[in-house]
Amino acid sequence: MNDLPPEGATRRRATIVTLSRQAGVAPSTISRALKGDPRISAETRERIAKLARELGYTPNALARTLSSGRSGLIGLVLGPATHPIYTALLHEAVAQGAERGLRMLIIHAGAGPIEDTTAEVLLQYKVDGCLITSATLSSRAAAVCAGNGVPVVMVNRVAREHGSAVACDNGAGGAELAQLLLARGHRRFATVITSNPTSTAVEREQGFLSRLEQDGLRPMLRLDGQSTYDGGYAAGQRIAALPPGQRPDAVFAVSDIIAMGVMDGLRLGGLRVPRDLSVVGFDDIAEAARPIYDLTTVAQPLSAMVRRGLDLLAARMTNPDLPDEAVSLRGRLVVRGSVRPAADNTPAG
Amino acid sequence: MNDLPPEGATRRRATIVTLSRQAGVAPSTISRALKGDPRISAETRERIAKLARELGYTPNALARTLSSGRSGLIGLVLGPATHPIYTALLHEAVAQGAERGLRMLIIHAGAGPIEDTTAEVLLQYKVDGCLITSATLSSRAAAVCAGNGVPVVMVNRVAREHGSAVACDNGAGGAELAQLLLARGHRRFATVITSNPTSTAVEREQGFLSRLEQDGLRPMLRLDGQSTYDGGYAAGQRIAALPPGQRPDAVFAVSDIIAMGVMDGLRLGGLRVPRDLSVVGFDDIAEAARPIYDLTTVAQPLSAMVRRGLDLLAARMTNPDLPDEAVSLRGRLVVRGSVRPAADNTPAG
DNA sequence: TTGAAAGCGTTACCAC
DNA sequence: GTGGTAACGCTTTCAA
Repeated sequence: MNDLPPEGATRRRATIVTLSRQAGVAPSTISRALKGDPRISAETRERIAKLARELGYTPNALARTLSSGRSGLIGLVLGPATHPIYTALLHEAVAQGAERGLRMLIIHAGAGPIEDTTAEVLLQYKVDGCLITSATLSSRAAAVCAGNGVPVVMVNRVAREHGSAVACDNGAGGAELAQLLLARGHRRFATVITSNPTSTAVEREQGFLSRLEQDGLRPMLRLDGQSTYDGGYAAGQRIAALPPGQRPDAVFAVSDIIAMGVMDGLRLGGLRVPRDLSVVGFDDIAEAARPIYDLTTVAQPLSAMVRRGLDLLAARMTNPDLPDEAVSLRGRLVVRGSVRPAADNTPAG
Repeated sequence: MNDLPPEGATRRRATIVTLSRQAGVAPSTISRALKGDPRISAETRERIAKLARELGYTPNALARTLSSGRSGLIGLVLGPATHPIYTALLHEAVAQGAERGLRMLIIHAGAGPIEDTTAEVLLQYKVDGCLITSATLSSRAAAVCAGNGVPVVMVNRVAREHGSAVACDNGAGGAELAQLLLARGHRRFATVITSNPTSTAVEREQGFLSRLEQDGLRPMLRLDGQSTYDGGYAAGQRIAALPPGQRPDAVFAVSDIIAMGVMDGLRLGGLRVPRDLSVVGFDDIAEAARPIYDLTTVAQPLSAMVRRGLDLLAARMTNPDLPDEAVSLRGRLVVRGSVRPAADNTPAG
């Protein structure tokens, strides 16, 4: 008989039904008024908005999902903590997502492979889309998404099998770095790459090599930096241990984090940068700008990459039939002190 | 008339109802069977599990939340990207949460204050609890949680007004570092603190100071390191610029990231660590172990901290009436090369 | 051991 | 402009 909760009942959160009863209108009207449906008269809208404020009404995003099919959740797959770029991407994604009313649900963070139960989460929580920043481990997540109509965008990676992607023009960046080193008079090159071949690293190296080839040059040394500081450090040490005659005079590391390790390995090996060798990296992570590194690098347009990534995702949430798309954004050469000045090569006068 | 979806219809995800029809049992039976309710006969359970696998059934976590009230979501509030400790905490929380079937919904990441609309997300997505790792900005989120019966745990912070907390014993750690420096013969101390006083930093400094006081000593210098590498770097530069007579011989930075900046500031200012000065930090972030820093520090038991934090949260999800609780975990002194050896002080023989 | 049915809070479709 | 009312997918009494 009595549908209204008794006065003395435990205070529960206000719902749309609570509001509708208090306001004496239908639940549907509340729903419309609250989301600014133009069909509702300005007067009732005001009245309802006021009531909602008074009762401290908060919409239940989960219930909304159930009925509308849209969760406002983006699944985020992050790479390992050892690489600062993923932290930067996370922060960008959270901030930019919030602006669009999208929340980031962390599906995976770390170096290990994605477990099957983890990939399931994508479906269980009905994410509207998935942002993947780490290709090595992503195949599983990407496959799950693709197999279930969840749009996927890879940021900082080329899409391997399915999904859209937005990445920096890694090839062009690598070439620019080669160009710079050549202009500064370098001829003896080492590259520090990563053995588990991400699309990113491969493209950067290729770009670098092909520019060298234009001048008929090729690196004298190729070391594995493993995409970590420690890997770079080991490479730096090995280079420092070479007899001066066999030593390169410029090192290209496929990412800043490797380059930082290289520089420190060289330093602790007794060499000075750029006096003895020039070093360049790729990414322009915040740490690269520290005076102690002052690293010459190519800046990835991280903010723009995330923006375009969310654009692609948003478009595919609205229209799932859009074809996969690959976006390439140009990086920006950032010349700093880790490369010897041109003057070294062409003595004054 | 025809309740069954037409054969040719677009293939939709299997739901409990799909299964129930196919298996010829009630939806409730499916629900029970799938979660291993002992009342269901082993045989039907098997049969249903098999069917679920065949149809690729995935439970809808959101619908479950609606009816059970439990979302399996933990709201995560992260500090700024400039401090690696937050990245480490994120990775711990994601990994350990997954083990318990909890997913991390990022509420906020960064240095700025939490916006009101962001805090609302906690309620909209019906998070089961909230893990806060950054006190400066947390007040808002903590207040929203407390006001709505959502359990909160601060990790790496002392709870200011409401909520439980688990932190490292910062005071004891600070004292241990002072003890070490004194034992190594240091008497002229500088501290590099942070001007926006987090509980963490304050406790560390206090612990350090009180140990010095036991020996009737006090620091000759106190600089602001702002909790960033750059802040530490500036402090290091200032110290390096001092005339040798006014220079401290040991620096205590309230966090590793500051200490790293200090060391680089000193180095680029022409001083050597530990020859000219000893430097100690706090946290034992991964970077502190790099040979180039080889930083003496106190290791926060991050993994244990997150574990206890999730314990506290889990307990309060089950029983919301549990009182707030504060847990303090002892840190571990990690002696490395950034402090001069004892021999310096007591020449051999 | 299983079934039936009432929610959970919201949206969307169809009336009026 | 509004109201009514079925979904959405699951859990959970209460019955049988």
